[in-house]
Amino acid sequence: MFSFHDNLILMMLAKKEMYGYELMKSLTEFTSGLYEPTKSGTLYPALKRLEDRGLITSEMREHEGNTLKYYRITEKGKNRLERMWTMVSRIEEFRSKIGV
Amino acid sequence: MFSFHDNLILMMLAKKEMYGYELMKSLTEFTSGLYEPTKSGTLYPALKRLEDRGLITSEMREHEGNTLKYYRITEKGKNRLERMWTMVSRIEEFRSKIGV
DNA sequence: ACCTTTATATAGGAAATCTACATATAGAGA
DNA sequence: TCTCTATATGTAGATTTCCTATATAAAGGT
Repeated sequence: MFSFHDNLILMMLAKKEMYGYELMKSLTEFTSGLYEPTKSGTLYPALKRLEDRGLITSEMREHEGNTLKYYRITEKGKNRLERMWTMVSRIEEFRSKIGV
Repeated sequence: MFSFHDNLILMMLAKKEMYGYELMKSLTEFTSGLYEPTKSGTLYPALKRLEDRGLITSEMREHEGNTLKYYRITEKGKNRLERMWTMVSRIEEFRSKIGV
């Protein structure tokens, strides 16, 4: 219904384009203290899926001598992300209503 | 890493105890316009999982002549939900930082 | 030389989800 | 009465996603 992990990836890439490993570190930092670190075996297949569906694009680029695979969010990906923002707002609203 | 659907179930039950069908309607209403309605084939196995893990409890009870299965969130379930609140806060904060 | 970190990725098993079906009761309307 | 819809709770099987472990290679530290 709602792949949270995928949405976090889109969220990170909405801030700036990143290469896989950089993204993995960012996700791990973001969820620290709450969830397990993001593993490569989860991330790379997810990136492939998101690219296949047109939510992100990738491009090989040189950076300080290394050839890295940079990922960027697409317009379609931004639209998808909009749904998460709305969802998150609804959750916050619900929470304040029930007062927990 | 993070079953969003499960967390929504816990959230709903944090407001008040409900029986399965009632919960299904509540979830569908909550996600309306954003995600597909919650189906029974998704919900009931999820409830079973959550109960097996001690995040919710269930009890058969009479209500206007019908025997319904009421679900209630446990303390363990509330703790799990706390993690989602924190996560949601982090997301909101992240969003306002990047200004989208 | 050896170890750790960086960097990307696959294989296989486990878990969750989705689609479809099964069953039963209650109520509304023709 | 018969039929249809809504209520109510589930299971079976296929698909999708996730987790664990492993593979590869380059770079940097000690």
